[in-house]
Amino acid sequence: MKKQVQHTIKDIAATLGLSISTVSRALNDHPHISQSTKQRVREAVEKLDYRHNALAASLRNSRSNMIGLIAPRITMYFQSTVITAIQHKLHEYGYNLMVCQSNDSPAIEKELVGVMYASRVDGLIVSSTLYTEDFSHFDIFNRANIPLVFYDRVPHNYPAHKIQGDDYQGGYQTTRHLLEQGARKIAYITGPLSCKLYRDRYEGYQEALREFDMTPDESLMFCHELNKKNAQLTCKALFAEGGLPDAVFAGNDTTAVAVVQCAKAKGISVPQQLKVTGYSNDSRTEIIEPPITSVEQFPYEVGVQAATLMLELLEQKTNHSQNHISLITPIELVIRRSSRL
Amino acid sequence: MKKQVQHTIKDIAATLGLSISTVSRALNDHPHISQSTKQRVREAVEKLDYRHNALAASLRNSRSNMIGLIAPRITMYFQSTVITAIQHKLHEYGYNLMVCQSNDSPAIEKELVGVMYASRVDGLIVSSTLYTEDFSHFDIFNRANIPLVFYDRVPHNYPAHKIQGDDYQGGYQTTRHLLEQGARKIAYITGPLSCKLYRDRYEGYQEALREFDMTPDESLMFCHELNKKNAQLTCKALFAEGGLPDAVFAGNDTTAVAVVQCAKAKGISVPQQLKVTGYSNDSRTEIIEPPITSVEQFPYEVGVQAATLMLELLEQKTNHSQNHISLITPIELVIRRSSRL
DNA sequence: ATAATTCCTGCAATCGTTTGCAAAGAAAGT
DNA sequence: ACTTTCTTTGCAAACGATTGCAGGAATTAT
Repeated sequence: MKKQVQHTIKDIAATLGLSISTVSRALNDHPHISQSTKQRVREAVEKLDYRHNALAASLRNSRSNMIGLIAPRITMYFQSTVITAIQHKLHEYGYNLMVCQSNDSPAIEKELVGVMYASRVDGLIVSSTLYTEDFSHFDIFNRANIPLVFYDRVPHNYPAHKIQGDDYQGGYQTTRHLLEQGARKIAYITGPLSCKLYRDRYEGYQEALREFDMTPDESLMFCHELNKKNAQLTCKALFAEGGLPDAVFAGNDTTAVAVVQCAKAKGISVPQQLKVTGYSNDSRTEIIEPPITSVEQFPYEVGVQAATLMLELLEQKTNHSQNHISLITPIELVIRRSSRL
Repeated sequence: MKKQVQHTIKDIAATLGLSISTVSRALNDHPHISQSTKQRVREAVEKLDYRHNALAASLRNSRSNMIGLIAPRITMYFQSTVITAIQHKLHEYGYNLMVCQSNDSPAIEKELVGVMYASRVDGLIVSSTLYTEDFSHFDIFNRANIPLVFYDRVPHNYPAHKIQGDDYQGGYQTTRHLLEQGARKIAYITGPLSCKLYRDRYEGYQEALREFDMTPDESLMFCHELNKKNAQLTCKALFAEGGLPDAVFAGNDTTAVAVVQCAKAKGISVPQQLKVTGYSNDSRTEIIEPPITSVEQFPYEVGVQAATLMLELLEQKTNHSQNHISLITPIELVIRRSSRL
């Protein structure tokens, strides 16, 4: 078992009788190095199978070409699509992306922020947990003047760059649509209101009701993490009581799907007796029977925007903490049979 | 705008009148350092808001605590679940995971391997592209004796540790089930056979046919990347011809869903006239009408296995390239109405 | 009081790059 | 022949941590 040496520029310098500075410059295509030397270096690199050590370079340059990303979970369609877009865009510009999941735990999120900082990422892109209300663990990035961009799950009162879908419009248009279809008893299933996007949506919902001279019915409001299990519990409560609602505004598609299935199981016809809408327009909405009305958020575009903003911030070496950019990306209500008579 | 200094252990040493070595040891809880000194260091860290520089430490230690992962795309349910499992497991043991996507492009994959190596990851976990046949770009990891683990899309003839679902059984059991349900003209839609797992599945399929004294019908075999668009094209071809098949073995759920929808659009009844099976058991299979029979691969368990193996390899500092571990994880055929009369 | 231990702490080298500055040699201008 | 300019290279100091070795102080043994 031969001890495998990791060759360094020092070895290249030695074999060629050059100094390491010359080799370094040759590798970086520095103009002061002659073509012939560059060629010799290239050959030696090939021969010795030399590999650049990014750690050493990053340390010296205080620049890692690495962008960190913290998402609650990558298994969600919206999230993985945004991340893919970000990765593609950043890759174009020579940056690498380091993806981590907070698992919707503020404690893990906090830890990951530390890890990212320790790795000296050049920028950080975040979609926070559902429960993050104190954003002070992000302070280090602001203090060190390292670009920090939030998307989707953005903070409310924290100074940072933000990209979010138009959740107010999402809530408004969806509700308005349900009202126009004749619904008057709308059950509202939302994620935790500690999360700004759910608050925004709720405001849109309220505004639409107001236009119909209505107010939210507290007894029809359900607030919990939007997974299948919770959705089923809510359905149970919802369909057990005497007065059935005539519509359900579900905070995501997983919930909407569960509602539709539960309704079918109970013999409640959708959309005749119950109208249902989801959110995110994931691939399940169009294959279920009936297909579910949902809000398209254009995740790929959100990702491109986030990456573009990050790249701009990386470019301008000035102090970014001055005027924070806050972008609202458009959404589109995709109306399907689950809500249309 | 105050110039923000990044504090180092040097600064801590200076404020406390200690040497940097003492500070370093205190931070690492070295036994030779007195409790009182450790306490003072801890306070200074707090006060100066010192942050560990993982780059510098990694360079010195030649150990980054970072594991690289290259997946074809994280938007696939199976992939994102495996990755999540891996991340959770590694995190338990103090490792971080750096996730990148090859986008099913061998060229990008090759580039990413270089990037991972340059970042001096302590290990690399890979699910290769559909088209990777030459795996020599992974040689550097083997030569440098850095743990390399493949999952799902594993190489055929390349020496490495591998974890894969039991695709042979998946192919066999699914086919056998279709035959037992009376199907005799089975269309077989598979991903590129350059990918080992599709070959394994195909062998299982052949074996099942053999047991029924049948041989594959070349005219019913379709081989292409398994996305929605391709599936629709194949359906067109499949349903246009005179003699309809009585079953479709689809290589993934996206394809199976497309087949079912296409059949419905053509007025072909599933499962009466056409039986359909998918692969991966993603959430769409159980909500479509009729629900689709599919193969559960237990992605979370696959991820745990991959991470566990990686951790073991990291532990033993010996030469791992000797006996390569090759694990086959169990699958389970989940039978639903799409294939059962 | 001297020697042997134990407990802490510091010196200085090291990891693999990058880069400001200096300088050597060649070419060109006067 | 002498200065000036240009091209190409090397020296050495960083970047921020870790660690083997040495040594000073305090404690205990002889």
